[in-house]
Amino acid sequence: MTERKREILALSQSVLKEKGYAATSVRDIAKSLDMEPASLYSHFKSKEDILKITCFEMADKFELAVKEVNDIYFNAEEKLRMAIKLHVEILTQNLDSALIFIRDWRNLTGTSLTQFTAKRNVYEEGFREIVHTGIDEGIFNETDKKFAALTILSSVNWIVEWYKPDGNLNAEQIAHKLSNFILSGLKKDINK
Amino acid sequence: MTERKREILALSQSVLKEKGYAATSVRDIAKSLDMEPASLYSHFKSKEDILKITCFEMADKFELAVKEVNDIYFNAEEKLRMAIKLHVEILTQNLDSALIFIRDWRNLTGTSLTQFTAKRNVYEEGFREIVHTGIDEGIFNETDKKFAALTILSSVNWIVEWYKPDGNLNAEQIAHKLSNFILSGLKKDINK
DNA sequence: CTGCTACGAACTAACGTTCGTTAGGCAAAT
DNA sequence: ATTTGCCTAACGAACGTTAGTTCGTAGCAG
Repeated sequence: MTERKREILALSQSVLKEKGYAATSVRDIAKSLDMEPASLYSHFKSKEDILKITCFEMADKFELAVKEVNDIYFNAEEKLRMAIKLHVEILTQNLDSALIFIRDWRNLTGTSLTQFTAKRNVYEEGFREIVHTGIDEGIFNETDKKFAALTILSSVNWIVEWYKPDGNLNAEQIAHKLSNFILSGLKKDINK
Repeated sequence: MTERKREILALSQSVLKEKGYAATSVRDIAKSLDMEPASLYSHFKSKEDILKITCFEMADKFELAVKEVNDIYFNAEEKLRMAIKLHVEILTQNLDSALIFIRDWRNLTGTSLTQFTAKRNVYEEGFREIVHTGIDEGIFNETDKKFAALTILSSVNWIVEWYKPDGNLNAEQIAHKLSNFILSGLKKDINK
């Protein structure tokens, strides 16, 4: 990908995240780039092409991250903490893409959609595996793995809805709080 | 609202939830109702009118539920469990509306959008209040109230993404699991 | 250093389609 | 007699996209 294409992609993403993919027109994107709509087609095959690249680049990042974590030999708590940390880092460092990735992937069509959900399954499975490891090790409560992984991922992904780069929590602090919450819950343990 | 309007609203919602509000045309809705597009305008002022009614009806339900819970004199754990239970019930009993409510409210414009986010704040504040109560009572960990409320709500709302009415978990079971998870976390307490 | 070629990146103009919506009418129900 | 619920027809605007062109510049042969 040329430098210019990357630049246009990034700017397009910052426009797309505002109103969502479906509600944003090619003309909207072009206007905020001070370009003619047609000029975008020198760089991208179609509007969906932009969505596709965005979603797959993010999916690749997440897939890689959770794979890395599972390849390292740690105990489950460390694995989970690291997976959450990496996940939060990817989200916060690519906030525009992340928003599009989370909200708009449903607008993909045909094989793109199929391949995307497949990729998504892979990294969700990665989280399930971490939970599984924890149960095997006897340090996580016996629980519905699928349910737990979904709940963890939802808390993590929801960050994009409220995270502000200039807020008072950085990515690492968010990851730490979130890990504590997920591992120990809200209730004070009166036995400790 | 007339019976017919209610009926058309429900059917519209089941269409809208599939591809999302912005990607669904009035003609799409009409087609699946075996109607002419223009006929919809005998019942609704505009396409956005359908979205508006959907979002506000759901917001009202949630607002009412969390208000009820906070008015009842219970301890914080009971309050939270009840709030989650009511929330899950509303989500699962109105799955189409819930999906639109959660995914598509951003497509509201003008004062509708302003009023909606205000309502949303009210019930999010209701959750923060429950967390606050728990901290005051000394039964919840000292924590970032806003952060905790957001995390709780994200887990609860994410249910709409995977819940299937004919799945093997009913609303009450989901609420129970979710409450346990949120209250006690994933980690086994070796002191108990 | 000059002149030619190739190409990237933008443009103008326009295509056919779909969009949300309105106007006006007609038949059945109240 | 009025209202309800739907129709046909059509409006103007916006949509994604294509075709064809221009302009600047980088690479290279003479």
